Amino acid sequence: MDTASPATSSSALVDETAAAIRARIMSGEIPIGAQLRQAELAKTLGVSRTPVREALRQLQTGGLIEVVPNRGAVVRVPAPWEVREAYEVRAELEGLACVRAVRRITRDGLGELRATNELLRPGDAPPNAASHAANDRFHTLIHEIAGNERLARVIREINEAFPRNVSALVLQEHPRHRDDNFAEHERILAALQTEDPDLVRREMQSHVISAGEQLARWYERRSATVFRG
Amino acid sequence: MDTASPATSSSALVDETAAAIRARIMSGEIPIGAQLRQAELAKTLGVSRTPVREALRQLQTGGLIEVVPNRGAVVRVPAPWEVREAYEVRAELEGLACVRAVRRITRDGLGELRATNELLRPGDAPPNAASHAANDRFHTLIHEIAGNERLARVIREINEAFPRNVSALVLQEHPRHRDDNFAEHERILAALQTEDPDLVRREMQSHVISAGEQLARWYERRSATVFRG
DNA sequence: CTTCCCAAAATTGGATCCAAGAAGATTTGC
DNA sequence: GCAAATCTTCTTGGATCCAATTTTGGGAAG
Repeated sequence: MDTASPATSSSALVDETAAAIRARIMSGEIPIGAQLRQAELAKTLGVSRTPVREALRQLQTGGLIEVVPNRGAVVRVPAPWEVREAYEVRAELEGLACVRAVRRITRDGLGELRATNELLRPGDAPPNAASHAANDRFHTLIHEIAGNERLARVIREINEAFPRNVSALVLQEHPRHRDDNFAEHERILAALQTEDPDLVRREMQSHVISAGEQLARWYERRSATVFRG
Repeated sequence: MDTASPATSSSALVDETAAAIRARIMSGEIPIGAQLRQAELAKTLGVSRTPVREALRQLQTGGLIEVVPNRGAVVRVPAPWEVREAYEVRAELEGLACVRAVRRITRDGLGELRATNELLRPGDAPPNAASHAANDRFHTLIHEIAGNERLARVIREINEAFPRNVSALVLQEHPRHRDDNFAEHERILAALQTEDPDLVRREMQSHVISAGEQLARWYERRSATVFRG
């Protein structure tokens, strides 16, 4: 899609390696706090240590992993307050995206948003990979409509800074969270239709804050249980 | 200052190398659009190509340079619309920082802000390195008062994404810009004293937008003259 | 004179090598 | 028997090596 996009392409192998490692962290295959040994990753991914090292450097810049000088890389263990900080920022940015989207959205765009959220309607089927993708899609659609690449990029970077993101968790934990998520999306859709920028902003902000709060609570529970097995 | 900060320390050499390259780009010693040859950088900085490559990878992730697969790295040439996009995002974030700062600022903090801006008062002396530092300090002080590390980090990343930033330019171009910059800071200080969050937010947002507009215009003029210069 | 093609030089990218540092095990001293 | 020091092993970090791709310069053909 992007012809003149500011996306820096870099080397194919390094990017693939970074994406592979990130995917394994995001999926939980590599757990939070785990050590990332370069030789092991290189062997698993079928490359040498060089691209692995550069990939780790990329992930480190994004904040997903932490590299201590002579002791290697570990998957970062975010503190709940870090999640709340990040999601306060994200809420502000998603709010801005909504304000921009109100001015730019078309009938087709609104329809696509509605269709996407229908995939999240509770009761149909248990959450699966498709619903996670739909949840992501709902937000990225708004970012596309907002038409500010930097804005979309910053939000994506915040989302990718934590080894578990909202889409992967909120839909699985409590069924209640799933219902809330759907309902909040519906409120955003309704607000978009009123074309009231402030209303859309508030709806989106409260949605993001509550999602972030759930993610922060998940980390709190995790840190409480990780010591007793 | 940061003891438990989420700053990933990484390797010393690579970080120093990245900082050195970034400094040379920011200062203009390495011009916009210039090729960055690994061997040359390695020789200049007195290290081997390995840390240079990892440093370039870091800078690439930040968006300051662009790496095309088998053709090396160049200092990115930002389009004016990219600057405007980024500064719309930055304005929103600096606005959020102000809203948070209003609730948290102390008498001492306000005094430090005032003192910092006094260094920018026009008429005293021509802009120098100290005034650039003071301009940066005025904003980072607010970020510190705001007390959200992620917020400060995202703003810093946006600021470092362009090979020329506002502090380095606005103070040097037109004397009028310098006056405006000082006056806008004074308005922000006054707004902070009123403790009206919305007012402070508006003042800061319009300040950042106008600064970004000046930066964008600088890039426009640059792209207009680069072909006949 | 321009354009296309081919070859040589230069540069990047991946792999390997070696040193330096840290963690862990073993041994030694008390 | 316990603690401290040392030695071994493992892992990272930097340097070097080699292959692959790009670029550039020269030459030949149109």
